[in-house]
Amino acid sequence: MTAKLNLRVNRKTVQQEVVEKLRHAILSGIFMPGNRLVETDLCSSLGVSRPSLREALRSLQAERLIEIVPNRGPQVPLLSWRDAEEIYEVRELLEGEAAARCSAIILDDDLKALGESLEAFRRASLRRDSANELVSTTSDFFFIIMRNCGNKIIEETLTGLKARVNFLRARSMSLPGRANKSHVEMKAIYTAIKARNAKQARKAAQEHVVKARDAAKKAFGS
Amino acid sequence: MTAKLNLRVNRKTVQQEVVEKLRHAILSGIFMPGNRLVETDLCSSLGVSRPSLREALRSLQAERLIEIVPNRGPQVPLLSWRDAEEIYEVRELLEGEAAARCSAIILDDDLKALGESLEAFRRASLRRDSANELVSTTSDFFFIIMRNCGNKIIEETLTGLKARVNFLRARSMSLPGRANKSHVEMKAIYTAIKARNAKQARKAAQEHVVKARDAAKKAFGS
DNA sequence: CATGTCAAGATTGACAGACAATCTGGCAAT
DNA sequence: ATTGCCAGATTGTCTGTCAATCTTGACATG
Repeated sequence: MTAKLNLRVNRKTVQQEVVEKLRHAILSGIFMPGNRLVETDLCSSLGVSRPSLREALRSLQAERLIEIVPNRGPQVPLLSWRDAEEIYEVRELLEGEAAARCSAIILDDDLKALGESLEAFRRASLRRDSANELVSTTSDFFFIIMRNCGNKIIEETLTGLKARVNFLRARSMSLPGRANKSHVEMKAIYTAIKARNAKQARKAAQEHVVKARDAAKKAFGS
Repeated sequence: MTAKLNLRVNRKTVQQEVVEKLRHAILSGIFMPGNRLVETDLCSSLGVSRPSLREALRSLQAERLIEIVPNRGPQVPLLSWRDAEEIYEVRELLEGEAAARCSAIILDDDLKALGESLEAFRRASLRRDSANELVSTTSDFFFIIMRNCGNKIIEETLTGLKARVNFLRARSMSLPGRANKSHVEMKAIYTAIKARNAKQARKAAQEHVVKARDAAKKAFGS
């Protein structure tokens, strides 16, 4: 069986590129919550026309990465602690489920990738890296799990939360010691999945979310 | 306590109206799965410009109500049985959770509305109404539950599935006897919520989803 | 000083028109 | 039957324009 070589020329449309650029800008904190995004400014800095930009903004709005108030325009939404809590509640359900399903059906190749991603996180945490690197490696780790849970809806939903989750991760990862604890929890998830133990995987994933929530709560006041 | 009277003038933007009209058209089956939606045609029938229409299409794309293939344009996606199954799996998780939480915190007014919505469904099923009415009353019933579960993310997520769920409901409700069974299951959910029994509410909600899935599976071949 | 009013400027909402890039389907040639 | 190519249809994107709405600051009023 030949590897399905992906020769697809990646001809991205302007719209897609704008969405990606803006998403990245929001996630990396270039636009802060509460900031208004002025269309004409974005157009000139991105070098695209207003219609194209506005299409991209609608996509981001649906992702909840921005809010568009009629006649006021787009802005980066503020995240209240209650909002954050609700996100953790859903993550507990869905990531627990994803980990459990994943443990039953993940292929060896992906399992290997999961291990490597855990290792990448460990290295980043040892390097006392910027929160940025810690967040992206964590995000990768869970992305592999949800991509291999056998349910696209769960994947879609968690992907839809990713932006906000990463925002919260950036806060908690800056707490001293959180990265190490996080690594222990993630390793427990990995071990359970590797052992094909669904029950244990769910439990470990849920526990991680609970701990992450507690850490975020501490970090939230700042 | 005065009812919070909603005086907001409903000044909808063209974009919003287009989104609503198209959403309704897709849900009510005016556009069938697989159909391509030609922009210029939609523009003339809706009486809006292409930029406005395209913004609306991006919103619908994010809702997964349409797919936009680059250089081919938007089309109503086909729903495979595997897709449907995955939706039922997530509904089992989230609607179960919503029912459980709802039973703990729903206010008496909303509980009353829930009862009325159940009664509306019963009447519709006795009238041997068109599937249309059965679907919308069912949808209302569950909407009340998820709106009162105290978690906006769950509400958002289930709302995002609503289009596809209603599509499936329309299929199953046309099965003889399904409406009656459905009513029994929904009544069980209502009773448990009214009794403030979270555990029972979750169980009843999950059972309903399982039964609904079985019914949909039978109906899916047609 | 607090409050209300109003006009100017900034920004969004929406449209029309245009043109290039790309896809589709059919026809001819090999 | 496969390939090559052309015409029509459709989308991707831009520019430019205008009205509607929000924001702000100045000013007048009590």
